[in-house]
Amino acid sequence: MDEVNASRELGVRLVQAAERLKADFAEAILPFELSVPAARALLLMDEPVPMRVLSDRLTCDQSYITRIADELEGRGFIQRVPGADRRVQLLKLTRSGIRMRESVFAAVTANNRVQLHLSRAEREQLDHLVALLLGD
Amino acid sequence: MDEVNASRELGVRLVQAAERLKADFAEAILPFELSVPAARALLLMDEPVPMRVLSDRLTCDQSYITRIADELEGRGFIQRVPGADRRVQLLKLTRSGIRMRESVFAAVTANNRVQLHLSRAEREQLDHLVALLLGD
DNA sequence: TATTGTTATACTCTATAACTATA
DNA sequence: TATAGTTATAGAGTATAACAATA
Repeated sequence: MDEVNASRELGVRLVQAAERLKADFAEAILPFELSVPAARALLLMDEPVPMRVLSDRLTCDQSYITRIADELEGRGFIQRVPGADRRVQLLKLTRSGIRMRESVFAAVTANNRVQLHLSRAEREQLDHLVALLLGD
Repeated sequence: MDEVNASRELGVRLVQAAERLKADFAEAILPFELSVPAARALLLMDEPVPMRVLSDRLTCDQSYITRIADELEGRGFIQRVPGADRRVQLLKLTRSGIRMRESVFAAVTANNRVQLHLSRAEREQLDHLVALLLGD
């Protein structure tokens, strides 16, 4: 019963650590005046990507991608280009989108607690534990 | 540079694991028709507690505690009782609040991934790694 | 009939600002 | 003057439902 409580508290601290990571991310992208989801989306766009695929990668609803795409298009970082299947829109980085993506990437990696606070061995341990937690 | 990427992806998975924990919590309390923050607050109320103290424990603004207290009071789970300092309101569990708190506690511990998926040794490892991540 | 993307709308969690009543 | 709590409001992230176009 004490073990039960310790486990619950560990869960609370794990969530706290994750919130810290998210706060670090938000702070890192502050200079770019992008919303967090838009910055996340940028990082997931290498090749031109169907909006539907992006909603899978972000694990969010398709309708939310419309919103993110509007933001990124409004800032000139992507274009919507029609796909072969004419229902599909591909999101494609513009020149300035490519530069912004690189800036975001540099900012968030420079600021990464996981790398700054953990040794390689510790990261491997953590990776394993996280996999156990996520495993069916 | 590959290590940089691996660290970032590990961070993403860590956040995913935390969201899973949060989703488990939300699912566990579903039968009780409590909001997540109200359920969290319940778990933090043992003795009658000043609203201000509760806002520290939940790390949220005081104004949000008013909202949570309204919900819990509306459901009959707490009473506001005046403190010695007459600016202060203590939140105090009612009989039915005590029972609800026990139900919530039982539901969320029965459902705890950290305990279900990790051995004691693994939990200790995780605790250590989380402390490193949170450390200044 | 099923799927892609869009629109409108709404919900949850949470903060900020302005206020009151005490201290 | 500073603090506890309240109120009203707003903003971020996200989902749902209904819809048009296409498959």
